[in-house]
Amino acid sequence: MRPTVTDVARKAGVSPSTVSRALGGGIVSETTKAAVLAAASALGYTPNRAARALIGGRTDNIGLLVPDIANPFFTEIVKSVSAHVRRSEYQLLLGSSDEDTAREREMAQALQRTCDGVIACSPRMSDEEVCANADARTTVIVNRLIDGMSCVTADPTSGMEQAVQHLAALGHKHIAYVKGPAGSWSEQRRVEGLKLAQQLGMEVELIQSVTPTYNSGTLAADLVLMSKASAVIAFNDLLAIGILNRLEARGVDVPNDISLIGNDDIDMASMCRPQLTTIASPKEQMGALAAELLPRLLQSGGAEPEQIVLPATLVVRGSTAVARV
Amino acid sequence: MRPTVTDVARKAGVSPSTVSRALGGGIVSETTKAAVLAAASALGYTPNRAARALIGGRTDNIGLLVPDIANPFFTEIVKSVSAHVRRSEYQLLLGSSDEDTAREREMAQALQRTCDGVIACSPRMSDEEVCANADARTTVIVNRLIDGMSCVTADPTSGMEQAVQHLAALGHKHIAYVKGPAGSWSEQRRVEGLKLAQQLGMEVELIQSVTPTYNSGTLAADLVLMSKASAVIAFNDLLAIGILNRLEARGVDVPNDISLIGNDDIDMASMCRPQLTTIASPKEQMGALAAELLPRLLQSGGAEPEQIVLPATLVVRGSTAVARV
DNA sequence: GTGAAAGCGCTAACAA
DNA sequence: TTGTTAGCGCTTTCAC
Repeated sequence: MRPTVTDVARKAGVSPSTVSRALGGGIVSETTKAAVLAAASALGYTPNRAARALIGGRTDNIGLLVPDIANPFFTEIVKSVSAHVRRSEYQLLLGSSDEDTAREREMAQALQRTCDGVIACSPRMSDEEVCANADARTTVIVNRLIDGMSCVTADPTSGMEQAVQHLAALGHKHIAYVKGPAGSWSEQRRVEGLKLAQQLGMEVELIQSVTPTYNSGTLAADLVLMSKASAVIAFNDLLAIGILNRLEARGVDVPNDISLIGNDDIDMASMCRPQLTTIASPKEQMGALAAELLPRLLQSGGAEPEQIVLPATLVVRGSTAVARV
Repeated sequence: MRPTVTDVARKAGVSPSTVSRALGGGIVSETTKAAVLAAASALGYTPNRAARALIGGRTDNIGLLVPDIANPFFTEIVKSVSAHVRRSEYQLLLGSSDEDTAREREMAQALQRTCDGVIACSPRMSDEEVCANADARTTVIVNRLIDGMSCVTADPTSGMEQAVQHLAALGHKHIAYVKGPAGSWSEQRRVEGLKLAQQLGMEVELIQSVTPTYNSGTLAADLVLMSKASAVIAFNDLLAIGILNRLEARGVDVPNDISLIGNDDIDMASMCRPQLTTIASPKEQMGALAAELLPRLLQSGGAEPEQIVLPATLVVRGSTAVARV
């Protein structure tokens, strides 16, 4: 049986409440505090989280909700959050909704119930749904901006504009964009960034994708070829790599025949050949900031939502080249 | 304030314990049960997990411990476990030890404390340490076999033997093996499988790697070249892809100059060119089985540890070819 | 500065 | 079949 406060109290010759105070930063004399600490560590005492949780607030859990844990973009955020959480008293509850909005809603509520706070990553729900299903005082949104909520995100529009400008500078006149999930905020902001292409007099073609995955990319590649675009931007790197491989399989050379730009800069983007030109999101930093912001938010009782927008930066590698004349 | 059993009881006109029984599968009359259920759903009642946990056993949490969440091999297992857990009453606590044995030990203990059971994936600790830090009655080990504990794993030795045989059939006489983490059970079992190569009269070279990652692979590639081996097997696909890219960068053609075999069959293995010949582990299935086995183990009070060994299968793709004469 | 007592929400004895 | 009672481990009044 695990030792309890009572055990520690007996061993230290004090009452349970004194133990609680000694361990929890209450007002205790130095001598008794030392005695309690000694007794606690002698017994190998660790507080029972359930009992703590029952009393009032804290469960000391934080929830992390992502659309797809197997998507490297989210995996890297999970890794970063997890590394930061580990250094605190919190434990991490993971929820992966598999890109299913209904499931996302359920999981958001479930996590909310069991956790002090939750970090919701790229929620696919609409703004209204997010607001309805997430308490602004206890949740931090990552990779999306919603009024009145704490958010950490990169700026997708600016990233896209950098990509468009890069392609324009290379002489491309006709580009295609392979779209991401409809409910995705980044998706909407990226499409926004495409307006620059129109302003620059480029022709822009929108191509649907089923899911933001490698397989979807291989499908999209054929649509890209049909479009006669000389350059493609994809919603994310996974799609881009799918496109890349299918294009090469059809004998189309990247970047000489078609230029290709991804989004996110996942590890894989620099592991493929040609290496992928991509719009890098500071995933590590987003995870870290979210993990720091959440406790601050909880501390303040959710009083002041903060919004942090980080820059996205185009990383030019081997998949983009001058357009053919 | 969230509704409690008392609220539901009042609304249904019964006592709290009746509510508890009605909701928890106790003996209740049909009529009162219906009344309680109606009251509960009218109030939007959900049980307080902390209170339940406090009473006795269940926290309804299960813990999942992996060495590195960003390693696609583990990510896919996490995804599979997560999908299965979602359908149960359990919630998933994630711990990633970043390949650090001390951290792994701590996290194993922490998860044990907060969870009904834990799934420990490829623990890097020694057998003795695992036994010391994990309760056999509440933990399932994945990707490793330990006496007296519940385990789900693929057979690394047989996989390696298939790879060796494949290379032998292609006429390779001198092969290199790029090693994985020293504490890894799979690593030890894979080295075991290499004995077959010696029996077949092949020369075998062992090459150290720092971590089982892409970067380590690029380092290892140069050592491979130094070794004069005509074929390489790597501890995992990540290493293999690192090796692949570095070899190509040095003007060495895979598979014509050097054949290359990975391990795990992560998604990336079929996204690179040439596609990677690799020893596939049934990751999805391992996660699923572990997620099914754990509740069964807990149910039985940890009475009967089960051990499940799944076959690993060599998937021949484009990175292996006939040895040059 | 410290102890005694109450109670968080729930379930498991024990009565009825 | 149902209600009453007690208690899980902890913190937090309230006395002292």
